[in-house]
Order: sequence, then structure tokens, then C-alpha cells
Amino acid sequence: MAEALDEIDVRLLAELQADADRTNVELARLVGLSPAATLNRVRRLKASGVIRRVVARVDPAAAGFPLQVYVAVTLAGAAPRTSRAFEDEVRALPQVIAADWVAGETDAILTIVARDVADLKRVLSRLSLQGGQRLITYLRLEEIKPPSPLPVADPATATD
Amino acid sequence: MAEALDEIDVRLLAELQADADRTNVELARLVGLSPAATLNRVRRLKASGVIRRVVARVDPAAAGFPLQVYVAVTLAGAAPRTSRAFEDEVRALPQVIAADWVAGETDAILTIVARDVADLKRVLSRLSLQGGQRLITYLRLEEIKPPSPLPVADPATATD
DNA sequence: GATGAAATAGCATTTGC
DNA sequence: GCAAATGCTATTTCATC
Repeated sequence: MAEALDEIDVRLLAELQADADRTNVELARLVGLSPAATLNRVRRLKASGVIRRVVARVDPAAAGFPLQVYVAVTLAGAAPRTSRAFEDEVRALPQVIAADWVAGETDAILTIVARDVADLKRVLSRLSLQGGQRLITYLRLEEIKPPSPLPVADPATATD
Repeated sequence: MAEALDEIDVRLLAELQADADRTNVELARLVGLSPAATLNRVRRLKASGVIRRVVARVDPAAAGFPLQVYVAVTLAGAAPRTSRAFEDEVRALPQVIAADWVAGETDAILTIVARDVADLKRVLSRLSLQGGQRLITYLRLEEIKPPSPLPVADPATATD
């Protein structure tokens, strides 16, 4: 599907994951290409889906969501109808800001934000009603490491 | 610490979380302000820390990390020295792309990417050596809901 | 105290090489 | 991929509400 990423693509990805709030000219200097070539590469990375999107990361507490939790969910059965209903609920709840099916001790891991305890309670309740048989809630206390770039350029993880 | 966010700030945050890859002029049209006023507000949001940063979100698999896992960690004891050593290891491991202390069934939740099983094994091993007494690993199978904006403008979560 | 309009400098983007 | 050229945009300034 996708072309292999060369050295310069990897540098671009590293830079843009760290800080996408820079001009194309600056990016070009960082990777040692002309602005035109840089622009073409970045466009290709976006079009190919390697760069999924460029977004502002907002501080949840500062934006009015002091409660952030991870929730590990065990579904009530494996019937497609059950998981489908659960998926729909997850996508419909705006407080659920990320969710994945997983393999392990539970079926899904959700990331949820809430304005207060009542707000959180409402969300958990709705998840229960849509097949969430067991919800293990982890309240986020403190950040150890902020969301960080994929180590695309890290020698310790290099494959070649 | 921070000023209250008014209606327009909220709109800006919603737009920039959804897609920060737009010109200031376009953003200005979306919120109904002049480019100059829009620029001032966005700058303020960044300077105040409400917008933590603007980043490119990269597809992990496309970037060479087909394995993504959540790991719930129980520490070996609550001694400050233990948690400090663990924090240092987490920050030093590039494959750990996010980590938080939590309250609940475990002490911390980590998000980890790996190029292959050997790579993952190495990371888990190092976490064990730095106080990770019990590691519950959840292998990410499929995305239910992609990382999504905080529902800053959602009426269902409104406080006023 | 923040906004809008005008002006300048710089950038994004295109084209030809 | 580069260099030059064009049209927009970011950013500042300043008057204004």
C-alpha cells in the first residue's frame, strides 16, 4: 500500500510529531531540503495516511474536564449484536475521547473525560446499559510522560 | 490562573482539536472574527497552556510499529525511590509513548508501541526490573473510536 | 481590553528545469 | 529535487468601540 519511508520522511515525521506548529520553510531547513520538496513530502505523508491528521492537543483540566479516567471494559458476551451496540454507544458519547478493542484481561480500553463525578457516573452508567458487564475504572492522578512521538528515528528501535 | 474561556475560545478549541491544519484566515471565518483577532486569541490559548501543543498524529502501524499495547502496572511497594526509578525508566524508554499514575486496581497505565514481539518483550522486561511488579498487558486489536477532541462545545456536557 | 482595517514582510504553492 | 515567481497569508500597526 505505502511506499517505504526514507531517512528524510522519518525526520519529517519526528519533527511534525514533536511540533507541527512551524512553517514549511523552517521544516525544510531542519531536514535539509528545499521548501518545495518538503511540501511535496509532507503532502504525500498526509495523503498516504501515515500522518492521520494535525491537531491541537488541549489540556483537559484547563478546558473544563478535571476528571480523566481509563476504563477497562468486559463485555456481556461475544455476540456481534452486543459489541455493535457497545461500539455505537462509545462513538455517541462525547466524553469518550478514545476507545480500542483489546486482547487481554478485558475486551476494550476507553479513555474518558468528565466535568464532574455526576458526569462520569452518567457515562459509566450508559456503558453498562450497552453491554459493559464489568467496568474497571482507573482515575488518572498525574502524568508520568506526556503523549510523545512514535520513536520513528530512535536507533534503539531501528530495524535495519 | 487562566481566564475563563468564552464562547469563541471554545469554538476555536473545538476547531483546532479537530483539525489544526488550516490557515488563520480560514479559522477566522469559521468563528466569525477578523484574522487579527483570531490570531491573538489562538496565541493566548497557546501561551496560557490551554493548547499544550500542535502535533501531527501518525499512524503507528504505518510508521513501523504494528504492536500497540496498554500496560497496567502495579509497583513493587510505594517507596518514593521505587516510583522515582520507575518514572525514570518510563521516560527513558522511547517505546513508551504515554504514561500516567492512576488510582484504581493498579498504579500506572502505560501506552507502548513496538516494532515486533522481541522489542515489546525488551520493554516489559525493563519495566519489571525498575519496580513493575505486575504488568497486565492489553494488546490493541482495533480502534473503536479514534483520539477525539474534548467535548468542549458539547451541550450534553455543558456546565452553564 | 479587544477588535477591525490597512499595510508589510514572509510564506505557501506553482511552474519550469 | 531545486530555483525562481506569483498570489496569499501571517503578522504588525494603529485607530476605534
